[in-house]
Amino acid sequence: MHDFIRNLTWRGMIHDITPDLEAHLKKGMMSGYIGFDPTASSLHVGNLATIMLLKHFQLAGHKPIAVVGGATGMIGDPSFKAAERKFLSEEELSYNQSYIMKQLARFLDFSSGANSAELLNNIDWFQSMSFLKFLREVGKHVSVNYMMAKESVKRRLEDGISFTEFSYQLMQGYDFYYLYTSRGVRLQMGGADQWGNLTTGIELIRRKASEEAFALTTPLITKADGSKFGKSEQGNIWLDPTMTSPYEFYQFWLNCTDEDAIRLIKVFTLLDREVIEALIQAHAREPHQRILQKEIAKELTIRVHSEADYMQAAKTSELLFGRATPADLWSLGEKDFKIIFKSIPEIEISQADLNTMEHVIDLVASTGAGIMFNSKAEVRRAIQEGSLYVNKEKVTDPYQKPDFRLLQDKYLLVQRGKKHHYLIKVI
RNA sequence: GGGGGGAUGCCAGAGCGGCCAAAUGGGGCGGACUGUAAAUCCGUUGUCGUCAGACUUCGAAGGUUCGAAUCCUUCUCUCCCCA
Repeated sequence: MHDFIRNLTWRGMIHDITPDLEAHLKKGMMSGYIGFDPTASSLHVGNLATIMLLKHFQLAGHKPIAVVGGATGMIGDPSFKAAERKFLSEEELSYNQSYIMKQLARFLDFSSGANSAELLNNIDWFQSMSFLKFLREVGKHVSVNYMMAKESVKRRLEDGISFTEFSYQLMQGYDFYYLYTSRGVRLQMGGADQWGNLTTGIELIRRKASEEAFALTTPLITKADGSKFGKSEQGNIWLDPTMTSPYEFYQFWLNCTDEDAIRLIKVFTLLDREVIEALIQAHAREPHQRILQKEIAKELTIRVHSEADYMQAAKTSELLFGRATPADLWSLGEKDFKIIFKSIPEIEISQADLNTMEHVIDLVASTGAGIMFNSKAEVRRAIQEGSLYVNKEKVTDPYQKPDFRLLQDKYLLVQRGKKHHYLIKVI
């Protein structure tokens, strides 16, 4: 059983914390929760950082509760948002909820006895609450002045905020209060942007129950160059394998800069301090081995996806980026081939269509549209730049006939530069 | 209510009758160097075209002109100042 606060401090995962939390944690098992609004049908790597808070919390012997915001998701959190957001439809929300709950369930231990994790949905306690009851039970206890003083809504008070979004902090505050009264939860955690919402809950508990509650936030993860973390060219890195393939996911971590990797390994892996420090040293000795990146990529791919997905992603990376030659590509057995290329994008084309293609450029422009190329001109450029490969052989003439030999009698491996690949399947 | 700006490519921002598919910076992409890092450097960045060139872009619609992102009219949206 580790010391929760000390552990997080070392990992650089504490942004802000209410003063007496540490002392309270020492008294014995606490329950703590984090809320996740179902704004998308999958969590992304940014959410993973807060999930890690729950994970460490549980490993330290405390009881973690993940709350899906079925109700709060209907309102929309205005914290640090520049503008009012559009509502998600109820169908979307319930669709999203079910997926997010499934994902959250992967990360925590639900059968560890007293500190088993719990998964709740705040729609369960908000659904039956009437507007009048809410005003009398919740609204009465928090002054508008207090709510407006929050840094998180300051900008919106100037630019405009609807009553609905402004009420968000009361809902989140009530969640905390509800969890306190129904199961003794005294700690709420979250990202740094949530501080304002967390303290509203603490305030509500203090006023209504005259009890002390606590908050802890984790810093927003950014990249060393200041750009947003968790995005690739394609967009967000999601935890859902159908939205971000395990291979892309693996590659995302593998491509972290050294500077980022040193911070990320502490936040995203569960390795002990001694192990991590040793890895950092080893990495400093031979940075080209990218020990840290590999370790992060491995541990996370396994945790978020599976051991098999990790093996596959590593193998695929090896083949696509290693010193693999065209010959290696040809020598792959069908089974290996399928495993290795499982998670790179695949486009189908009929044999008949392929036969009508006069030039490679047409083939690549039509199949790669929206995947790697936006126009024929872009393909032409790629060929001029010498960055287009088919089956690992460089394409030099845009107008050569696309009569390539097919891999496994049905595939063509198209490559743009070093990092971008897709497969054309002839059917 | 009165007065004055502005709307340009992914973003920022020049251009203010022809030399403008539109400077410059950022971003993106590719390459070199490496380690599938970082930094740096080089190339590229509307579409179509086997590269000659053609076509569509500068808030929207009209107009002036041999010729408009650039001038005029109307409209839409924005920002600032005074009240």
